[in-house]
Amino acid sequence: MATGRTHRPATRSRGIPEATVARLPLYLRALTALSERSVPTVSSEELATAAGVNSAKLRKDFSYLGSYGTRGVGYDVEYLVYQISRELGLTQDWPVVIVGIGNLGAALANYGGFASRGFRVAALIDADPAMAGKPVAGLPVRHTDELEAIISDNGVSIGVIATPAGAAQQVCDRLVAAGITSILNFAPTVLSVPDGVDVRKVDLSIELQILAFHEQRKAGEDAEQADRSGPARPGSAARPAAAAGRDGRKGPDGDVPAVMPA
Amino acid sequence: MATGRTHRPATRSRGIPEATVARLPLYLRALTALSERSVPTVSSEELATAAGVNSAKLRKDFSYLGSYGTRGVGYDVEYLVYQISRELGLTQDWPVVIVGIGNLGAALANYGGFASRGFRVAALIDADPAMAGKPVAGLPVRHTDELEAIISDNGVSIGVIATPAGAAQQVCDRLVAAGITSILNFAPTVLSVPDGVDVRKVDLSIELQILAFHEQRKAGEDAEQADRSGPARPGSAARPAAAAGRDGRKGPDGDVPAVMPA
DNA sequence: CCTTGTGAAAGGGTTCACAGCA
DNA sequence: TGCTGTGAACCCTTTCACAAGG
Repeated sequence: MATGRTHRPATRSRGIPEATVARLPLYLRALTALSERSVPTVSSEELATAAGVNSAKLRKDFSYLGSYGTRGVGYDVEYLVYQISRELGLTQDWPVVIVGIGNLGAALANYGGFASRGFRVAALIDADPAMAGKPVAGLPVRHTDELEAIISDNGVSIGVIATPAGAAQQVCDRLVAAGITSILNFAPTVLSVPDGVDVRKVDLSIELQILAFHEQRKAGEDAEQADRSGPARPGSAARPAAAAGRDGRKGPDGDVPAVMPA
Repeated sequence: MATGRTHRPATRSRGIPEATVARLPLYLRALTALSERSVPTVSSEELATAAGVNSAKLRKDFSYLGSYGTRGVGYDVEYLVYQISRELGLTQDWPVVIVGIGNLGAALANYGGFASRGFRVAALIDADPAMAGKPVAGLPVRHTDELEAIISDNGVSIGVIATPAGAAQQVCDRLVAAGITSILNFAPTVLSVPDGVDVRKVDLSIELQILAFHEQRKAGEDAEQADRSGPARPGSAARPAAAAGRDGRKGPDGDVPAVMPA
């Protein structure tokens, strides 16, 4: 990743594939529900259904953790809950700070599932002096000035950014400088961070746009709206926008050749 | 998918790969920023940096849309903005409903980026009669009873679920029955929907758990905490939890053989 | 017999590296 | 000359299908 060369194994975490890691929380949630209903064992088929995946994938996923099932029987619920929790690092608790206590930040602070498993909101931080001291979700909002102190005092390593886009990179830099190594970013910006810092992004508008794409596909297979004279092609002055037309690959429309009335 | 057989091409959307679709909004955002600064053209390298991807990936992505660049020069910003917007279906506007106006729902309703590009909040819906009529983000909250009417009257096809987990599937069913075909789900539940309905999930606690996993990896490479006597293995009564031990695959711990003091 | 665990095959996605073109 | 567009190689993920084992 650093050098781009191919001869160092790189990312040889020799561990669990990323795709599997991303599903473990899903399994854990389903298992927790079973545990609460005192169900002792589940088959891969049942658990997979509950988690919304298929059973082959689930079994393959679990095979990376070890052999925790019993052939002919299934998986012991309690045992698996524990093993997955441990694998995910949820047997210890993780203090997190939320920076940016606007509508979203407040909602996150109030979100129950937050505290559920191993996570504890150590502090809420906002740049607005008027917010300082105001209680949100039972915690007094602290001012940004205190950010570094809060992080080192509480040994926080996970930060949540819920600021406006414009402030996100700044906040991110300060978090990282203060020792944060994992960031969950709700601001619609690409954050740049040094190696060794993980960033995950939650972006409402991106999700909606992806849905819109598929929605359009469903609705528009035939009733495809034509170009509606968008911006013209660059280069040669007033060349009709359609110039792109046939270029070896399919046009921008799925089936129909591009029409694009200039 | 239906039959499991291999001889029907299936999912031959012949269109843009899903991974590419998921990145188009990123490119669009970066391009919009450039557009606002009146930058006329960008190279794949510059744009890729702004979007947080590498340039080869970006070029490949764009190649699925058509040949919209100019060799030796780069891409025309305005033109690309338009083409990507159109591809994503953002040239039309999409009315959306938000169901569940708690902390999160209200935050979503207030979220600016929501309305930014093609999306319009058609209604806020909540099951609590006490909420009905109360204005949130400038819109009066409507009661769940009106859900079907709101959706059909406004031709809504995208719904956002921000209810508690327990209510999500019910709400989902009603949305789907009312004609919704795309759902953005913020509730921590697996929704089951009929074919033809798209669901995307945004799950705070899953994201945090993934971060915790990596965080643990960073910190714990050596200071690995041992088993701490979790639930015992099932089956044979009090068999030490370590029984899993060596089973062909690596143990649950990264490097060290499983110790697991019973 | 039933269900796990897993090689092997198939399918996508990413990266490389360079031909093609302005 | 410089940057795009893209085949080909590579790598990661999913799925298949069956051997292994309680």
